[in-house]
Amino acid sequence: MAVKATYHHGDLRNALLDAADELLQREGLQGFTLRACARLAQVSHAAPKHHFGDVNGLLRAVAERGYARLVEQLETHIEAVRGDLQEEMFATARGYVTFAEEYPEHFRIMFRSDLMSFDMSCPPESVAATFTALTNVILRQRGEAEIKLEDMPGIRSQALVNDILIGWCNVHGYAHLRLEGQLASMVPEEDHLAQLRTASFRLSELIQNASRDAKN
Amino acid sequence: MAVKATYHHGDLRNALLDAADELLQREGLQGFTLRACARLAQVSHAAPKHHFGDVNGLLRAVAERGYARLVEQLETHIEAVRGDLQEEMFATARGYVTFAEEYPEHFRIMFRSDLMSFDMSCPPESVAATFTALTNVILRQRGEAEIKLEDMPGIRSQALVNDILIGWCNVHGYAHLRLEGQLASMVPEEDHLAQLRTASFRLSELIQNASRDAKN
DNA sequence: GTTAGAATCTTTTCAGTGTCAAGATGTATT
DNA sequence: AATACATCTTGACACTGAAAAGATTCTAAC
Repeated sequence: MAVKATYHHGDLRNALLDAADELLQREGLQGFTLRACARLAQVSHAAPKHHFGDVNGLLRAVAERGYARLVEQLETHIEAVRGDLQEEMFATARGYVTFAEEYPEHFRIMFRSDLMSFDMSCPPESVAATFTALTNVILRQRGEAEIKLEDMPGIRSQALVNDILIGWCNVHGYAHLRLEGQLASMVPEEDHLAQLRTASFRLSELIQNASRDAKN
Repeated sequence: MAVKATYHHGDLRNALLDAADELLQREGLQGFTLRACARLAQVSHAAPKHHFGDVNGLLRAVAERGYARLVEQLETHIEAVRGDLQEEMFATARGYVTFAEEYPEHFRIMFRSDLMSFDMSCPPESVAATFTALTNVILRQRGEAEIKLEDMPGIRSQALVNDILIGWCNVHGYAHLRLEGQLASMVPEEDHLAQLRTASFRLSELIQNASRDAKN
C-alpha cells in the first residue's frame, strides 16, 4: 500500500509524522511547515488538518514520538552497564545528551511548552515512560525499589525529589546548553563525553553518599 | 522627541527593541512578528530592515538586551548576600530562575542558537558579562581570585571547568525545565524556591568540599 | 447488496508574514 | 549649495496557517 493511487492514503497520519521528522532533520524548525509536510507526503496542503488540527497538534505528535525514541535510547544505554551505579548515571546522561545531539530539533520541540504542552497530570505514555526511566535511575542510586509506569505520579519522598532534581536538571542543563552552543568555549568537542562522565560520576557519588548517610 | 512628526524617527532602533520586548511579554513568540513590531513603533513594515536586516537580526538584539538584564539581576541578587557562600549560590540560582520566570520568551530566545547564534569566540558584552558573573560565583566558592570581563575566554583549570559545569548546568536545567512546565508535578509552585535553595546549598557544599580536598 | 452517514482528502479562498526593490525624504559632508 | 548617504515608505511577491465547501471513499445499518 501507500502507493498513492487511491484517494484515501491509508496511513497518512504516520506518513505525515515521518515527513515531519525528515523535514526537521533536514531543514530545522524554520523549514518545517504544515504545507511542506503535506508536500513530502504527497497530499494536499489541507490534508494534515483532519489528523492533527493545527500545526501545534502535529508538533505535539512529533514530540510524543520524540519521547518514545528518547526513552528507548536511555534504556539501551543503561541496560549495557546495568549494575554499576556510576556507569549507569553516565549512561543515562550520555543517552540524554546524545539524543539532543542527534535530534536537535526534536529535543527543542519536546521542551517547548509554548508550541505544544502536554497535560502533565495525564501525559502521553512515552512522556511518562521517560520520567519513569529517569526516576528509576535515581532510585537505584539510592538503593530503593523501582517504580512501574503505572504508578508514575506516585508518592515521592522529599529526599528522592531532591535527588531527581539534581540529577535531571544537571543532565538536561548540560544537554541544552551544549545543544545551543553555550559550552563550546569551555568544553572542547573531542573530550566532552569525558567531561560528562566526570560530572556523572560526581553526581552518582553525591546521591549515593547522601542516601547512605540518611540511613545511619 | 519620538513625537513622530518627522520622517526620520530619531531612535527607531531602540523603539523597535522596546516594541519587541513588549510584544514578547504580551503575546509570546507567536505574536511576535517584524510587522507587529513596526506597527507598535508606528513605522512602516519595512522600516526594521535597515536596522536589523532580518527577523533573526532583531531577535539577536533582543537576546543581547536580555543578557544585560539577566546579568544585572544576577548581580543584584548576589550582592545582597555577598560573603555567605551558600547563600551566594542560592542567590545566583534564584536570579537565574526568576529571570526565566519573568521573561520567559526572552529566556527561550536567548538560548536558541537556531534563531540567533552569537559568535561565541567574540560574544556581545552582555553575554560575556553573564558568563563572567557565573564564573566568579564558582571561583568564590572555590576560594580563588575572581576574573574580570576582559579576560573572559581565559585559561581555566579542569577542576574549575568541572565546577562551573555542575553549577551552571544545574541552575539552567532547573530554570528551563520549570519554565517548560516539566517540574510541575514534582515541585509544587509554593515551595519551589525552598527546593531550589536546598539544591543550591547542596551544590555549594559539594564544590567547596572538592576544592578544599584538592588543596590537601 | 444497497444506501445513508461518517471519515478522509482536495480545492478554493483569505488574511497575514518576511523579504526585496524602488522610490521618497531627511542629514551630513564637502 | 550640491552631492552622497542614511533612513523610512510604498508596492510587490511568494509563502504560510486556517477555514469553508466540495469530492471521494469507507463503514455500518438495514
